[in-house]
Amino acid sequence: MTDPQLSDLQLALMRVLWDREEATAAEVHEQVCEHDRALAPTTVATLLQRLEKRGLVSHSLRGRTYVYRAEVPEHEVRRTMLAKLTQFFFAGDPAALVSHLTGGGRLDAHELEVVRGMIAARRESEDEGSS
Amino acid sequence: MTDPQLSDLQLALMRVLWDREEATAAEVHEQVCEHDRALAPTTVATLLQRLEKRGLVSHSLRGRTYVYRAEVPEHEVRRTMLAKLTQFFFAGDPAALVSHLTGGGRLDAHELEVVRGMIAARRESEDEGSS
DNA sequence: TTCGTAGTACTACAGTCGTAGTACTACAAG
DNA sequence: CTTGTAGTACTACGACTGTAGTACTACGAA
Repeated sequence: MTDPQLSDLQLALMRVLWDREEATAAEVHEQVCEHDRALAPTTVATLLQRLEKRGLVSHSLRGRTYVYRAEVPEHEVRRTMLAKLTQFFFAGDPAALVSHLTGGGRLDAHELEVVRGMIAARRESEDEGSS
Repeated sequence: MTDPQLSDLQLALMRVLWDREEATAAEVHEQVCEHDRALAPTTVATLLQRLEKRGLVSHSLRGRTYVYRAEVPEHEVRRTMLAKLTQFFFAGDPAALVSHLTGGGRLDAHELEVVRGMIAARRESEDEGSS
């Protein structure tokens, strides 16, 4: 319910706030321009205001400067978006997603090992917890 | 380049076409209304026209009825969207995505086994291919 | 040939997005 | 007190989205 569709640009702004915990409009502007595309400072300010209207960010005052912070944690948006994608493309089955990842060369041998390790670790902790 | 942001609704329409290979506007309308939200038939027709203008679907005539088909394969959109999400939330590292999946209980023990099996299979075929 | 009907094209409209200019405000320096 | 300056608020505008009504067209039935 918190995020009915965030655009790329909106996500880029959120990214800055997620990475820095707090940022002024000017700082966000700088980051976004550096990392993504060139935008006027007022553009970024407008976008931040709109995000605030939607409750995704909030601001407090430092002097007369707005300091923004994310109101929605990254992991929540990540989870929601991933769930939606999984639902839509993999019939809600995360394992199918992993299969997609492991197939088609998206994971090289090394990465596969990493994943294998993670699963093994997970299984061990599972055993501990359940026995 | 093919898909600069597909909305939920647009994806829902594409879903129908991907699943059925071909469908009239009326059929798409029926499917979408059944599966998602209620919309006027003309609404769906408009959306299909707009998708066609963007080159995502095309139509041919059967009598005077439009028969639509997807011009962009599902796997391509899936790959693109997944890549973007991976890039944004997992610094472009698919293994991190898998880690996200394996953590947090999104995969139960059984699913983990399935994934493990997939990885094992992948590793075998890798060995065959490389040795 | 005329009319109902199914089906498409055209038009519309409010809401949001990307984009940014301009106006206003308030602190700091002179 | 005046003025520069930094920074926010207001306003605008074209494009796209969701939503759908209305107009037009052509086949089938009478």
